[in-house]
Amino acid sequence: MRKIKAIRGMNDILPDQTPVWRYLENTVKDVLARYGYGEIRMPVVEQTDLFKRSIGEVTDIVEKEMYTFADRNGESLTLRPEGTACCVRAGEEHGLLYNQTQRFWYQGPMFRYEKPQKGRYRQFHQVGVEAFGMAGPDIDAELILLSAELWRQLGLEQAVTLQLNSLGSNEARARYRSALVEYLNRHIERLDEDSRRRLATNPLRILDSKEEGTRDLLRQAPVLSDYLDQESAADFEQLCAILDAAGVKYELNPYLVRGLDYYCKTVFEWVTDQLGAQGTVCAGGRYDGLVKQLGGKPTPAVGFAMGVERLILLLETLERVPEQVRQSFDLYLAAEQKGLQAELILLAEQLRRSIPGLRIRTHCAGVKNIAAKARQSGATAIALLKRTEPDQLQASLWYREQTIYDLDTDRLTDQLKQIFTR
RNA sequence: GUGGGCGUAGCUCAGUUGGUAGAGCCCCGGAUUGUGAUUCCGGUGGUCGUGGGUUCGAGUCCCAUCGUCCACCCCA
Repeated sequence: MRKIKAIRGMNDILPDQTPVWRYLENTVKDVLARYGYGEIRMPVVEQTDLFKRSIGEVTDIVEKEMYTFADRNGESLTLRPEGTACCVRAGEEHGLLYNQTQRFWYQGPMFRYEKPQKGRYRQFHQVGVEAFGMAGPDIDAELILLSAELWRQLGLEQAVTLQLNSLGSNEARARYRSALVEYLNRHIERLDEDSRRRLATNPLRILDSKEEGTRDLLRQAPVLSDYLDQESAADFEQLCAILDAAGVKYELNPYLVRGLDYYCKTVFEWVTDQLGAQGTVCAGGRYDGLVKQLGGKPTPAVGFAMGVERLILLLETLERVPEQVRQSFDLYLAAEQKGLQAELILLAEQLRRSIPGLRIRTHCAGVKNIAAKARQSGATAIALLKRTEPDQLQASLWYREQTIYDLDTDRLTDQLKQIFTR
């Protein structure tokens, strides 16, 4: 019989990986708490229209990457390909966005039917941070400062750089868009095949093309910043001033655009050169029009999303995961004779009850290399249990450089209390 | 969706011009050792991704298919 395997692009995260995930998640939670953001949890499935109306009908995500299916009532549902639309829907539905400011964050799996490669999977995880009801560049700055603080906490500040741009208001962007299309149409013979296609679907995307000839052509193209409306330009300047004052470095990248339709004004991206083709580790921007577009009152909003898998890849390749993160228990309690299974379990249980929080793994097997196994486990201390007389148990204890032989179980408990209680 | 690399034991891989499947690690069992160490012996485990074809004979050659990785595309 053919074995059932995981769906392509959807990965199991095994016990040797989960500690790193937890480390990242906890660090994120701590930073977000310090900035006063509240966690929100949304369903993984939404009505298909939510994404069609927010992300944009002609984007790749909506056109060919969504997991869309009919439920038993024939309603079209979709596994969320991103979180912002869901977050807006939830906030709006519960009246949280009406005439007030909100700071939310969420975390969880997203789904896109893409061809998997390094840093890109069909089920992947994002942490999203969104701020509603604030129009000024100060909140844009807060989000960027928050993300910079996170890189500091993770030891990644040297590995990522901030790219910054402003798309301008929707009107300004539309004006620039037609100017760009007009220019590129005049030189269409110099465009590569992909960019010609994008000219019709998503012309701004041509700006970050990797093709040499196209990049060359772009050097003479109209520049986005020349088309900025006055407010966007002023806000952008103010944003840069705040970042300067806070000591956060950035690169102005006039070619930086976003793949989703709802972005306007400030956009930013944290990128790394350590991960191959998928170098964007965190990206976001302002989306002032989205709340209204989804049926709410006009509400300014900014947000960003981080790719959890990419951050973990980055932590691993740069070896920035603290040593103690992988240590999953404090005491390795082993028996060097068979037939001590019950005693071992009971002793471990007794120790757990008398030393709160102590993490114990038990192992009962033949003698062979039990010490090596224990060492490999990274446990702080190792205790080996043996039966000396029919009803007499004795343990040897290793802790750091010292060895204590022939402890009865009471004295073993006392020793462990000394070691592990602070 | 388009390219290219790779599929042999749980893992990392070797396997000569086609001639009956190997190593290391892991795991299990044992010997030695007041022992978080070292050394030694033995054992479990593979329809060589799958299906065809060529051949007396295919892990090896050909075709198809699936999977995987990387890049394009897309994006976090």
